[in-house]
Amino acid sequence: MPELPEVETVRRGLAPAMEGSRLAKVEVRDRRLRWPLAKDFEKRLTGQTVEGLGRRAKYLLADLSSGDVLIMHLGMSGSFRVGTDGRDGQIAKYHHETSKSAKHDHVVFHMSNGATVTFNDPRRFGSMKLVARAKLEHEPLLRGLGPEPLGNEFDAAMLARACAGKKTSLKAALLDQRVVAGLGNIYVCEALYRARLSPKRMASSIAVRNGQPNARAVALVDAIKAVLNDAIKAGGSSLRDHRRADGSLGDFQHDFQVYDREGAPCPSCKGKKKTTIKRIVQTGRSTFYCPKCQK
DNA sequence: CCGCGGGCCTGAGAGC
DNA sequence: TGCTCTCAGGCCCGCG
Repeated sequence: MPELPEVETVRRGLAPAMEGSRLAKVEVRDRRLRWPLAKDFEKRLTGQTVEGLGRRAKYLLADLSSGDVLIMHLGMSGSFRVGTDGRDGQIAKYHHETSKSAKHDHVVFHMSNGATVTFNDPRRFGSMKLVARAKLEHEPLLRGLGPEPLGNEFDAAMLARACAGKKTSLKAALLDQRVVAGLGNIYVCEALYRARLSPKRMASSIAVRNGQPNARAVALVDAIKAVLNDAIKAGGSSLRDHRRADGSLGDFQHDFQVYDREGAPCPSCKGKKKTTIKRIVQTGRSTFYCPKCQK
């Protein structure tokens, strides 16, 4: 599921259930996530208050009263669900879905406010890791990440600088979390379409010239911010796995202009000869784009 | 250091 | 209906 808008949607859904509440009980049903959960995982979490639930790129970061930070990643198929201990609560509403997926419920947080927060991940590419807050800046998972695309510091000059000298396509550069952190295949395709830039263009072609970012870099940054904000407003994109914390679907997949639309007419090509969306493979990933609009 | 391809997993959907 | 094959939103690692 999860790129930045989906993770942010999950964060907003989980925050009311977790922030300010204690982890009364931590239940691990399967330790085999991306990396096996540490042996002291439950012990280190139990009794701690979640002081805040944040996000960095595609990672959720729960700040704990112990001074630890719980780092969580949804991988490809991870989701969280908020329910209520002892009663059906919101789960009953989505009973047919929850009963089907229950076998991949790997971790359950029982909060002191009565909420349960359940991590489900069929493919187990997701991960959880506890690190001391004081050591967070040295954490390998986070250390190499580029700027937050929705932050003020992420602008055309910064993107242009990061792309300068890159010996790869613009598509691959935007998927590189060191260049900008949080984009995945969907939003890279959609942002390039909005910016009318070809995914095949060399990344370095949006670089700084004479100390100024070129117009392409400006358009691309605008497009990235806009598509991410639109997607967050829609609760993310649900193709297969993404669910909001209350079990409901995101809506942004209905607003895709190019992603997963191979053969469909390009939404901006006007006139009798509508170009169709093309699918190509770049560095092993599908790219969807309009060869006429995107140069 | 960089860029690329393989691998990790399960499930959904297509084709036969 | 069921089998087999391909593909999927991510990221780490080893290779050249």
